[in-house]
Amino acid sequence: MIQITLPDGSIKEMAKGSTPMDVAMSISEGLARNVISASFNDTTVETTTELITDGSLVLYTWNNDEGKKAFWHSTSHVMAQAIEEKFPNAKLTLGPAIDNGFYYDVDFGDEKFTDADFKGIEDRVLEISREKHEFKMRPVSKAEALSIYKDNEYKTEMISNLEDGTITFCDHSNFYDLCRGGHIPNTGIIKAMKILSVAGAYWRGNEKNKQLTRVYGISFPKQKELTEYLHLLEEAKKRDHRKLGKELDLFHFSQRVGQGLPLWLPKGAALRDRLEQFLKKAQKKAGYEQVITPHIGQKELYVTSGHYAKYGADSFQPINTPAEGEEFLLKPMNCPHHCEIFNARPWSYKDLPKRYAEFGTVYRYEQSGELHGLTRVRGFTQDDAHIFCTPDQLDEEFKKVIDLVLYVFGSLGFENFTAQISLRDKENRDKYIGSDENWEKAENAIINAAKDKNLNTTVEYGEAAFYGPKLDFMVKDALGRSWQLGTIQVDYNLPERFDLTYKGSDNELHRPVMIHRAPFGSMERFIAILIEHTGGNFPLWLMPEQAIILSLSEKYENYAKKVSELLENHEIRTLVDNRNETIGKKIRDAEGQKYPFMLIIGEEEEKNGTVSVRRHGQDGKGNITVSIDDFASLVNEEVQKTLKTFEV
RNA sequence: GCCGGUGUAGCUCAGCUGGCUAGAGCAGCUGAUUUGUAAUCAGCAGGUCGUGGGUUCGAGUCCCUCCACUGGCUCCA
Repeated sequence: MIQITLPDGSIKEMAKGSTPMDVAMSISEGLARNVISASFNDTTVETTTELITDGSLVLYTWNNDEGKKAFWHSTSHVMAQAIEEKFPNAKLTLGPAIDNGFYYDVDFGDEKFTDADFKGIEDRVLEISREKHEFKMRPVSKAEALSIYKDNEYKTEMISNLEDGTITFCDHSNFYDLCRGGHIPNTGIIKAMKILSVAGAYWRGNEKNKQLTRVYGISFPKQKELTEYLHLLEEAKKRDHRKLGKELDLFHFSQRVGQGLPLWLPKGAALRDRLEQFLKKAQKKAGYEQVITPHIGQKELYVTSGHYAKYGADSFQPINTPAEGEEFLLKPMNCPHHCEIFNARPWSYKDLPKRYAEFGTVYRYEQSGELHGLTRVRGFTQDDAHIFCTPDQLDEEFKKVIDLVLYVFGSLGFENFTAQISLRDKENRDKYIGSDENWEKAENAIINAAKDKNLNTTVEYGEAAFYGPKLDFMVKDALGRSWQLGTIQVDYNLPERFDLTYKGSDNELHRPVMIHRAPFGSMERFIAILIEHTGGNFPLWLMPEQAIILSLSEKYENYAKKVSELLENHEIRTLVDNRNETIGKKIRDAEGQKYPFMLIIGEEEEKNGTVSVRRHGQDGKGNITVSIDDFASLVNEEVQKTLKTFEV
């Protein structure tokens, strides 16, 4: 007998010579149903005939990531088979599992694959699945692999990059595919499958290569799980900031104004203004000074900074000026302007660090296909600041900025974020400016600070800015797409390009280091993600309107106004609904607008000087009737509880 | 920019394979009602069917151009 560790951590005794399937079948039914793949002696067992001779069997279940990946990757093989049957001339390329499902990139040649083809492929995938074909790995020599795929330039390219002797195919049914493995035992457990979308995707992710058709799909061991997943997607769409932005009257896009140029409506502007005041207050405490710079700058400014050479004339938006010989551009970033502010007078090391902050509106000509609600726009406002400090001060300053970002995120309820350390591309170093020595210093400053602050970090190569590495605070939207919000960047380059200096204690001129930082990132994107996270139920302190006063009939109009005035005196933001409507209707409308408190007033309240308090999202059962002063303290206490002040 | 999809009233949508003056609910306006915790009733008004072209006796519906939005790819200072 041998002992085997099961996915739930328990130990199972099995006879020598059992197969992974034997184990799966012999354990509790609930667990067995979840077993979708097995790994034995560190390699995935592709068949059920592999014999167990010691206890190192690992069963993958639907509940672990590797299990899901195997499941989805296997489904992509079956889908490829179905596609190949229907489109014999299509060339298969790659079909990996992703976080939620899988895709397969296919070159359909002259043929088109569209929504209309989904159903047929889905049905065929399930048909094949029901036939319970085993997934079997088979080693193939390089020469043989090349000859099998002689008409498929994509597979040929992949095979050419592989060592002879390491190449394997995966077979199931009469289908085979170049594959390194990671499969479920057989197709039979794929019980539900749906093609989600098709998209164009460049071969090897390079714009210059041919564009393939990427078919996205998802699959599950049970039909019910697919239904639930699709339901979850529907629910997520309800939190889409574009939908809520419309419903809550926060912002608007007008074709006449232009693509990617948001218009902030009164309520959205009020929300945004509160966020700005919130950050300004913290920044004042942290020693920042507000500056203001113009929206345009001479072309020369961006030539000096290096941005012009890097991004090219097309990504700048020119300004037509009447005078000859002048060339102005809309500013796509604030750093050059801030450098010139630093340059306005000479500095001593005793003056540093200087921290210049500005809510600076910038314009970037993003590709039309890139625009996306408020998260990717052509005109947006950065909560920008640039810190000019001595090299000695860098580490300390960087950590202080992290504290500020954490304060901002904490105050707004962003807990699930990752701090992405964005470094240079390992291979392609031409994309960057500056010396290796300075890059290394900058990268170390970021890595150490992130470590020191115990951040949940990931490292991404190739994600650095062209002038320096970054620490990016990534947050997911309702559909799980990752967006960069806060960012902190170390820069040795711009100080050199703008010839920034300060006088050191040695009476010599020295070069300051620059930190670019924006805790929100941009007001537009931050608010977009905030809307999706809160579903429009913003923290009480941030709400454009905190309470709506609902009068029972027009008879109580004067009392409603009085309540509103008294609450405004307590700095509580209110509005009055005095329409000739029933109270039920008013409550329903107020719920839709997500006001945190509804204050219902009628004859009784007017007589006693009270309000009947109904909270958003709750039925009327727990309502309390309190004096106006008591309600004011209730609100202010909650505001204080949720909004901590920034401590330096 | 590229590959798919979508575009009908302020909003959400219906309008089948081309065939009467393009419909509904909500919102709006007018009147009645003066309301006690998630939609009071009645009436009225509102649309060059994204744009420009084409096919046809006839186009919201079919074809093409452009525009915008959207799912991805690429890009993201």
